Amino acid sequence: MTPPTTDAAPDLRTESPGRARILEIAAGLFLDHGYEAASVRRIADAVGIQAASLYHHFDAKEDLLTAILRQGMAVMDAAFDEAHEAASGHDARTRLALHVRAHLAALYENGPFTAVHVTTFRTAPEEVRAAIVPVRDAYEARWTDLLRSLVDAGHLAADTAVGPARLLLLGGMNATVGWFDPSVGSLDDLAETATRQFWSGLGRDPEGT
Amino acid sequence: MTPPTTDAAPDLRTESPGRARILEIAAGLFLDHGYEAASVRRIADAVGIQAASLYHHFDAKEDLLTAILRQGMAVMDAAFDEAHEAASGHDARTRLALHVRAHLAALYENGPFTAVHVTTFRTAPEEVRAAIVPVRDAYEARWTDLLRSLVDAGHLAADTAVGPARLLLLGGMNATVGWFDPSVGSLDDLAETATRQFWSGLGRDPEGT
DNA sequence: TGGCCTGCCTAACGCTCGTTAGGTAGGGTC
DNA sequence: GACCCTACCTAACGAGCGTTAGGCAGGCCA
Repeated sequence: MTPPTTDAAPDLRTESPGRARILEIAAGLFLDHGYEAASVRRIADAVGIQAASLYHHFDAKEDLLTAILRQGMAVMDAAFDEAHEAASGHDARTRLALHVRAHLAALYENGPFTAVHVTTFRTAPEEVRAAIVPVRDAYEARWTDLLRSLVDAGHLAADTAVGPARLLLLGGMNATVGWFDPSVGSLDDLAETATRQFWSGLGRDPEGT
Repeated sequence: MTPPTTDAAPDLRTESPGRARILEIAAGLFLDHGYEAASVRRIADAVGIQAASLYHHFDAKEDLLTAILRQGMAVMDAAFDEAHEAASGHDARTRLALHVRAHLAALYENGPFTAVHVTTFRTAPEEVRAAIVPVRDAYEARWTDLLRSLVDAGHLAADTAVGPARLLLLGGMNATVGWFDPSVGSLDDLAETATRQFWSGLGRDPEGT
C-alpha cells in the first residue's frame, strides 16, 4: 500500500479522530451562534480541551471554518453523485425528485457541516470565502447542468430561465434549515413537497379542472 | 394636533435624522459582515462619529439590532398591506403575484433593513430574537392566512400543506438576497419567475402536452 | 442672562478575543 | 535507553471589544 503522503488536498479518511471531533463540534457552534460569536475558547470548552490546544490541530480559526465548509461541500457533492447514479433509467420527474431528496438529505443527515455552509458562508471572512467559492460554484453548476438538460429534453418549460429557477429551488431548500426538524417531520415528505411545488406548482383553476 | 408623546412604541416618523442615519449605516454593516463582526467602532467610523457617541442614541449594541429588525418587519408589513389593497378584485393568481412582488420589493427597495432581517435573525443574541419573534410570527401568519384562503377557495391544490408551502416560497424569495442585484436584474421579472414557479411549476411532460 | 437639553467629544474601564511560547507526559521506533 | 512525535497543558501577549464617566459647544426657552 502507498504511504499516507498527506497531500495538499486533505483526505477525509486519514483525519485523526481528534480533529474530526473538533470539526463537528465547531460546526455545531458556528451553526447555532455564527462564526464570530463562537469563540475558540467556547469551541475548546465544548471539545473538552484548552483553547491553545486547538492550535495543535489548526493554524487559525479561519482554517477551522474553511475545513468545515469544504467538508460540507464534499458531502453535497457525494449526495449529488449518488442521486445521479440512482436516477438513471427513471423518468424526468423522478430524476429531479431524487436530486431534491439527496440535497435535503445532505443538509440533515451529515452533522452540521452542510447546514453551517448555508448559514455562515455569506458573512465568512474574505479569505475563507475566496477558498470556498470555486467549490460552491462547481456544485451549483452541476444543478444548472441538470436543469438545462431537462429543459433541452422538453421535460421543463422551454422558456425556463435556468439560473433563477435553480436559485429559487436551492434557496427554498437551503432555507429549510431554519425551520425543518428531521426528528419531527419526514424528510421524504419534505422532498416530495418541494419537488411537487417546483415541478407542478400549486395553482389550480377552480373554474377549469 | 396631539403632542408627540414618544410612547413605548417608537414612531418612525418622529426619529431624528441622526438616529435614522445610524440605523441605515449599521444595517448595511450587519448585512455585509454579520452582527458580531460589525463592531460599534466600525459602525461609528462609517457614520463619522466616535463610538461612544452612539450611546447617546442607543443604550446598547443589541438595541441597534433590535431597532433595525423591527423597522425591517414594519416595512414588510406595510408592503403586505399595500399588496392586499391592490389585490382586491383581481383573480387569484394575480393576487398572489402582487404579494410576491411586494415581498421582493420590500427586500430591495427599503435600504438594508429587510435584507438584514433575513441574514441576521438566525444567529442574533437571544434577547433580540425574543423581542422580534412575535413580530416575525405575525408576518408569517399573514402569509399562512393568504395561502389558506386560496386553498379554501379552490385556487390552490386542495391537499396543499400550507405551512411547508409557505416556508419554501418565502425561503426561496428571501434567499434571493444572496444573489439578486436589483441594479442588474428586473424586480418584475424576478417576481413573475417566482410566481410562475410556485403557481404552475416548471415541469412539462414531453409525451403529453 | 441664565439654565437646560442635544449631540458630540476624549479618556478610560474591565473583559474577551485570537494567537504564541514553552513545557510535559506518554507511546512508538531505532 | 535515547529519541522523537503526538497531544495536550499553563501562562501570557497585544489588540480589540462593548460600555461608561465626565466635559464642552451651541441652540432654545424663560
